[in-house]
Amino acid sequence: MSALVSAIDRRKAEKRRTIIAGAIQAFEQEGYERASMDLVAELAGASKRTVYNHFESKKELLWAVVGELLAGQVERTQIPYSKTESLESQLGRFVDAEIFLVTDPDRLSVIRLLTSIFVQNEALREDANKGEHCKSDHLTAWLRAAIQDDRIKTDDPELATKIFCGLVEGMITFPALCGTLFDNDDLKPLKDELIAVFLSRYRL
Amino acid sequence: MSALVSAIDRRKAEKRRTIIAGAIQAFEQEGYERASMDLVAELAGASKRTVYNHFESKKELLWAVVGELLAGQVERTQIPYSKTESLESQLGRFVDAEIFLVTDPDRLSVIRLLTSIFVQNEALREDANKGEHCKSDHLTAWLRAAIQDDRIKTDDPELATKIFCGLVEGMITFPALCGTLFDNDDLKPLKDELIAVFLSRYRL
DNA sequence: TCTAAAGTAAACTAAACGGTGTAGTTTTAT
DNA sequence: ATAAAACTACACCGTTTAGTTTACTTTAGA
Repeated sequence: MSALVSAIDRRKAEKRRTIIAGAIQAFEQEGYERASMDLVAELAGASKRTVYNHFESKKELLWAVVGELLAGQVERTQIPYSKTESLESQLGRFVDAEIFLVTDPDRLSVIRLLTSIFVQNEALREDANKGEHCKSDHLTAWLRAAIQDDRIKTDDPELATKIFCGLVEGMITFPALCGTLFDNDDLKPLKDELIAVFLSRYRL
Repeated sequence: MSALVSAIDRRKAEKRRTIIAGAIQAFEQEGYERASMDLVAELAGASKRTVYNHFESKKELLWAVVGELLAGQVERTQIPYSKTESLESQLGRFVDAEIFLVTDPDRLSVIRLLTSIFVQNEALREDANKGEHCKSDHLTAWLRAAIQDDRIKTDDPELATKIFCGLVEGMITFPALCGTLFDNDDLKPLKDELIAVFLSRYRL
């Protein structure tokens, strides 16, 4: 039998996932530096050797954890421009993508992890800043489409993108990192107001 | 001779300060977890034994460092409302207070250190959230004065405060923490635009 | 000058950690 | 059945680390 995806591959991929899940749990419990690979293995329900067969080093495992979160987020911010739907509701989806991140305890702790690592470790920060900026790129693309459609006015869509992302991160992400968990009801008025602020300047 | 503060006490207090200074430097360079007590001692110009004579453990040294940094940071931004000066220029001073923090390398690394510890340590976060919210309180007071003076309109000054602080933190503080050092020229257009955005909604 | 407190230098301990090697077991494909 | 791939259990290595011990020097006060 030669399936496109063999059972052995599925088994391997599954182990990989459980290792990443264990790593997330370990990192969020102890922080990246303090979490030992023995703990990761234990929480993953795998032997330490298997962890190292999947990931060459602790650092590489960290990147896998980070990638897992970022990959999902890039998909979630791929919001197409619609000529008929209101601007409020379309922009609301960008905000919802961020709200999705900070209203789930697991995802929030991954963000905490990322933040504390990036803020503290210059080398990692430089590595990461070479990567993609997809998230804000999607919003810039959406803005350009809305400008083309004569519903948004600005001669600097990238600056407007920074404004919007700044509003979202400053009002939602950062407070979530520095405080306790929010739920959707806490965030709804903030969401509506920040969109209103943005549109009061950029709506045509 | 029996002075209130003997030379021996002054000597001891001075050593304590140099140890804390060395610890700040070490923690900034390496992060709390990776910084070794040997490095702290070296940067402090003290023997390791002396470090341990002043502080029982690495953790206790960290609390001393955090206390020192917070105490130094207590000087606050209290911007009085002016009836004659333009709203742009008054709000600009709130932004400048933040810009000052992130354009000075020493201050920025202090913020980095505090943020990374704060974001990762739940107990500390809870302690700190019981504290003062002075910074945003000053802005709210300013807004109320401007509302009274019929130059700003909003029925929720605290929400407007969150918007403004969110803009500042999301566009200036957070990017500074996650990227490299900014200078005033980088930040000028961001500053102007974020004030314009704010006023386009709240100016009467 | 004498004494006690404070600091120095360096060797040391005990434990933890990242990562490897190995020998044996389970799972999958032919 | 059999062989290859993946996994496990566990001992092991070299290094690093927080914290200690000891023996010695400097400093300040009477």
